[in-house]
Amino acid sequence: MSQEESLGKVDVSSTPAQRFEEFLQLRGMRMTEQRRLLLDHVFRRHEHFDVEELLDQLPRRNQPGYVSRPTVYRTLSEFVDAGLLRKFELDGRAVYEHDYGYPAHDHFYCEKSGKLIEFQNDELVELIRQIAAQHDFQVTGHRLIIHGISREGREQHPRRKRRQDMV
Amino acid sequence: MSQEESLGKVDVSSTPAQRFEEFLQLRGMRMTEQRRLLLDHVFRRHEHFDVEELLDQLPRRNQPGYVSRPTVYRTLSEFVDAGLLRKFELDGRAVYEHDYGYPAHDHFYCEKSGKLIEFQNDELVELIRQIAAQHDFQVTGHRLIIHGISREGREQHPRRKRRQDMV
DNA sequence: ATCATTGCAAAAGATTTGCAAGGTC
DNA sequence: GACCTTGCAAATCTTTTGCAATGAT
Repeated sequence: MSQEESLGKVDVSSTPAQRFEEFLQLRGMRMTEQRRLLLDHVFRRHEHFDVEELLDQLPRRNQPGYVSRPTVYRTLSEFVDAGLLRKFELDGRAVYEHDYGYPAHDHFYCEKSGKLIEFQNDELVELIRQIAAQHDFQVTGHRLIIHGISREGREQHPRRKRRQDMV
Repeated sequence: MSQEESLGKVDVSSTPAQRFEEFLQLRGMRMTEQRRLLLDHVFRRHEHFDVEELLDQLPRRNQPGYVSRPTVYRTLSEFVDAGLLRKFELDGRAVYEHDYGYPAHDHFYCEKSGKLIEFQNDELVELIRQIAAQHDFQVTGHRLIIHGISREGREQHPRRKRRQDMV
């Protein structure tokens, strides 16, 4: 894990919207209603989501506030490039989570409930740094998902559709 | 990481073929030429592969030893269920690696060369166990990929096509 | 006015499925 | 012979792209 990743992401001086404005400015891109709408929606609550979930929560075609699927994909991609969101994969689809202004963390993935549960552990971060150093590997980031069953999951929950398990 | 995962996977008494036979037997499934062929091919060398790479290495249609794409997918899935292979995701596609008879490990992913590099670290395994215990989480496995640039990668390599980076 | 952005339709990439023909026990 | 498997074609799912119309600066 790099310095960039472990530090300087929590104490930010600007909002996601402000940071995205700068990002657009710098690249000669424009602030549009769709980008504003997605920005608002995505940073309204702190939770993981995939594109399907996001689209389900947004207005349908021909409704005010509608954003097309391609634009959602394009905009999420921009948010990732702008450092606002992180993207990773779970069960064959992309999952997004807040990055900007949010502390680095890892996840448990409950195979019963299908939920992602965050945790932070400094020892882990340090150990990963050490292991990489031992192997002369320059780290830009890492992704750890611990699979299993959460306490909550032990109380039986259905889980969302998925392809074959990957661990 | 469970006991099952960290122990008892290395010192095995039977070959992948034997284990797969048992698996088939138990489920009333049959040993076919295609399954035998894939078994041989996949366990011939220890390396990571995706379906495309595997298909590239196998005989083409109308050649002896040809296995169709659907059968390759179906059979790899069986190998995973039989505990012979592990499956995970990288850049939007499934990657397979040996599981049966092979020690648990984690990976560096070099973003320059596109290569997966294995490493083993007992401290890491133990720490993950501890963290899970602290959170009352029953672990069945984990997946850690450390992204960055390997020493080798620093000497400039092209890398395979991919979707947007996920870390 | 210029040039970025959007939505639509279609394409692309990965994986899965229905089904008739063929193979295994 | 019973029924599991295969290959083909087609479907599915997720994501991306070409392009004409629209919108932002």
